[in-house]
Amino acid sequence: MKASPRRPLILKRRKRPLSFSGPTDVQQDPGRDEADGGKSKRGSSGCDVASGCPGIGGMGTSQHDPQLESQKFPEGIRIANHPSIPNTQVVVIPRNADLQSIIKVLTAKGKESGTNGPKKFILLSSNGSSSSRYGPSVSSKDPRTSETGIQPLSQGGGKSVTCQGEPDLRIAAVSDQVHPADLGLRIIKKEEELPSFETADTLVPLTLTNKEAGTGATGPGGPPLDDSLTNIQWLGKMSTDSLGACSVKEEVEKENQEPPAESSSVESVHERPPYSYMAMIQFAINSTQSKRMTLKEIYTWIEDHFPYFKHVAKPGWKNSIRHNLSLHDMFIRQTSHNGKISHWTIRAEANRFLTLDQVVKSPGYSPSEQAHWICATPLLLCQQQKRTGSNDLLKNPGAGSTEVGFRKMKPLLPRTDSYLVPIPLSLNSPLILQPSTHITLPSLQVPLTSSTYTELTRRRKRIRIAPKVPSEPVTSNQPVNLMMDYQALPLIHRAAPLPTTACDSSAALRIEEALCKENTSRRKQRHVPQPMEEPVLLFPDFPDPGMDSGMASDLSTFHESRTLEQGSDFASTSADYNFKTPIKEKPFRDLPASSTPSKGGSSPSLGGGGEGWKFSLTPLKKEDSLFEFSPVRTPCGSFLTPLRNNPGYLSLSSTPFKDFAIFESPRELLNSPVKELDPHSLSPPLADDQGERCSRELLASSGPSANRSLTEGLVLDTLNDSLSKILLDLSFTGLEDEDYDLGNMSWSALIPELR
DNA sequence: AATCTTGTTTAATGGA
DNA sequence: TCCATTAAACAAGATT
Ligand SMILES: [Mg+2]
Repeated sequence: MKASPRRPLILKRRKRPLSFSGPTDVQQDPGRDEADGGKSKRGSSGCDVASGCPGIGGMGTSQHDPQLESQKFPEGIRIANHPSIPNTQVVVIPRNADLQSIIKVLTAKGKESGTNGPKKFILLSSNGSSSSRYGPSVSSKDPRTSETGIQPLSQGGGKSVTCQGEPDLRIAAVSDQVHPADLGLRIIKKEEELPSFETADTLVPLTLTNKEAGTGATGPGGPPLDDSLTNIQWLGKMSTDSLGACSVKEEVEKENQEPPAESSSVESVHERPPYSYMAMIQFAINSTQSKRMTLKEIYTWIEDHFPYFKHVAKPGWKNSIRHNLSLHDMFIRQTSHNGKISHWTIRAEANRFLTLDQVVKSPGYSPSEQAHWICATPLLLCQQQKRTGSNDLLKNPGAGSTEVGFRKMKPLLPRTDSYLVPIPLSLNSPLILQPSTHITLPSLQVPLTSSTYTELTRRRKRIRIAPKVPSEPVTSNQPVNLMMDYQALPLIHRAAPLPTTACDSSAALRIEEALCKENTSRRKQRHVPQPMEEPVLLFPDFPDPGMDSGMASDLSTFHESRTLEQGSDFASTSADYNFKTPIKEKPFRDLPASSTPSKGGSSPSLGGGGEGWKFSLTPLKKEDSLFEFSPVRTPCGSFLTPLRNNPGYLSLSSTPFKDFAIFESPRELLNSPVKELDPHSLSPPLADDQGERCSRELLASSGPSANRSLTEGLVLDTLNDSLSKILLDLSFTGLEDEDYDLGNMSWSALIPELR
């Protein structure tokens, strides 16, 4: 199954038949890996993880002992009933425990328990340090290392805690849907790897190793699963690499703006930058403080930073820019009150704050160079590799290298694949984790073959993940909310710019929105939510709601909010561009001037000359992914970002859905102190060895004071025999950080049930 | 009024 | 089939 590079990789878990009973490791059948195996080459060495991880093996003990089930797990394992989800238990596992064994036991437990017994287990790693690395961190300044060693509960300062607040546990199901980019290499693998546990006994041997680099060959021996979720390690890895990233960006951005060209751009004038229009537009917009730009400014920014467009490209590129602006709903046009000026902005939920700096380190686009910059962003790189299947970074795919310049480039853009959407579990939430899990397999019993799986995925339809919750979705006391990551739920966020908004009008958001008028002037802009490129959660079962429309209608409600006028003003500035207007016809051999290519008379000259601009340069490699960021991050970004005046940003980031009733958490997020929390600063630089990194990562969203954090966990659903990764957003309302030492706090302290 | 500029759409193309 | 790119038709406000 190769996914098209452009599409977001969705990590899905596939069920695999258990092949072996042997505990041992690794290898799964070769065949299965086809799914993805191809892409990953096996790292021979194994992974960091494996090695890195210390202890996993340790446990052993409990293995299938039925007894374990109850709280019998050895060392430090604690089990508690989930506060609000029926038949679900929260299992806190020591970092070094043998996850496999635990899973095995739990699986057995789940199966044996009757209908009422626990069927689903949320596995959390007990403390560990977590480190996060910022993903693409980027700039030289980079911090990739930064990590927060945040404890699960946020770093409070260390004090003793008493926990009084009630914990609000939210689970974000990142699971499948995680974008590779987000997670970084490792995660990618996870994708498919989830084994299904058919029977307790037969657990699939997990591999502990994950190879990061290895993508590749899936040798027979190679364990495709390396990273299977079962490996607790992943918890760490997943971490925030992604999350942190956001924050980083900000800084960068600023830099960007002013100093136009020089840095990156320069390089090759003749080579077309490897970025897609969408990416360049984002770079441009994000380079400004205000995060908005007029069309003209965008043009000039691009020309300044990528001389290619100024000197080489044919004028049609401008048409393409416009096309992209209109087409992608991530770009929103705001019209000034007077209606005369239109500024393009990036939808808050979708904005990853990408900037050119982040990507480009070294000058020059030459392939080799690319390698460079790729290097700069390790995570991305990795991702890419994976996608490609192997190390082809450098090599150009056989395909046309020639014309390359243009066509070959892969989109670097970030896709917003996933967003965290809070879903209140508490109430009668129906399928909680389902989305993440690939649920709905027709027959639970039957293991899907890979092919089958594929099929399913293919057909998935988009549906609304969570039931719409009426307005009062979350009760205050409701501790748990689920945040799902849906990559693809187009529907959901379709309409609304800021989902959050929709939900409950948080004042802040509203305001922001109010300020801007979406489009007033020039022409029709479809208010209707369009397909978004962003998130989507695919679900197998639902009928496709007629696409957008359905959704749209739902959402429509909120619409208005957006249309407010913004007081804009600004300098759009320089009016003096000289830029070329499309001269309709310029017989000259010069480049056609009109930005709108027109067939007829306009640019006749092109004829022979057409080629003029078509040089083929060196083929670009596929770079694709350089930009992808994790979904998770997004939120972060928002928080971190100094939102100047964007209240909207938070938007929770990411939640695309407008109509989700659930917005509680987002909102909270919003409310949460946006601090300038700089991950770097906050987090103590850990050594960050990846192997170690553990799961908990948190969004730094809350500054020091925050009493919330994101932690990764696993959800073991014995009904489906599925294992999903999830992100837990833990918030302890009522706790003031200052008062507690969250870091030291144990889960049990916060969650009584865990004990 | 002719031209530009900015926007929106639709379609074709080609890579993956 | 999906998606980015390109081309192009059109529309409407802005300029000349
Ligand atoms: Mg748009």
